[in-house]
Amino acid sequence: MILPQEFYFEDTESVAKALLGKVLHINITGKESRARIVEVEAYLDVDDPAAHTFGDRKTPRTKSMYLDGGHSYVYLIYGMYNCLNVVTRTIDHPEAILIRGVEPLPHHTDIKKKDLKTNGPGKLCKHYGITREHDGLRLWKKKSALYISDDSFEVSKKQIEIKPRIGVDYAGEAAKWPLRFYLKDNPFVSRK
DNA sequence: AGTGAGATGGCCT
DNA sequence: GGCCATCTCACTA
Repeated sequence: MILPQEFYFEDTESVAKALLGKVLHINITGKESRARIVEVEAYLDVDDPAAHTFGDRKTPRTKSMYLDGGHSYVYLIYGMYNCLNVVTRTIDHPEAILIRGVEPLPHHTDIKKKDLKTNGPGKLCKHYGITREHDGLRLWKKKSALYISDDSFEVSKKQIEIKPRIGVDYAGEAAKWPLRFYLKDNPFVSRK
C-alpha cells in the first residue's frame, strides 16, 4: 500500500529508519521502475549545521523543505548531480531524509560492482532521471512521478546499521551525529 | 587499497 | 567569490 502523508509527520529519525525497506516508485522515462530503499540520512531542522535549512535559511532552493512532510526535495550538488530527499514533519520544522541507496526491483542476483548504478545519491538520481523538475512532488499520491509504498517487506532492528553522515565534515560536531541508516550487508549501500 | 584532482553550476554572503 | 548532503578516473604503493 502507498504510504499516507501522515507517515512523514513523525520525528525524522524514526521516519528515516521506517523508510528502510519501503519501495520507491519512479515513473519518469515512460516505464515504471520500483526500488527498495536501503540507505538514508536524516537532516534536522534549523539547528543542524549540516542541513540546508541551518539558521532557518528559507531560500528558493530550500523552499520545498518548508512544506509539510511527504513532499520531495531535490537539489543540485557539485553542478552535476541531483539528490533526492523526503521532507518530514510539518511546516514549522524543515527536516528531510536523503535517499542514498536503493535496490532495483527486480534485479539479477550476481551483481558486479561495476554494474551498481543506484548505490549513491547522485548515481541513483542520474539512473532514474530524477532532477530538480521533481522537486516538491507529493509522494503520497499515486499519480506523482515519484511515490513510496509499503510491500510488507520486513526489516528488523538488528539489520539496521547506524553511522555518521557522509560528506558533512564542514558541520563540526554535527558531522559525528549518528544520522545515517542503512541495511546491513546490502550491496546497494553507497560505502562501507 | 588508498589518495587526489577535476568536472561543473547554482546557491548564498 | 567560495563553497558544496558527489562520482570517476588516474595516479601511487
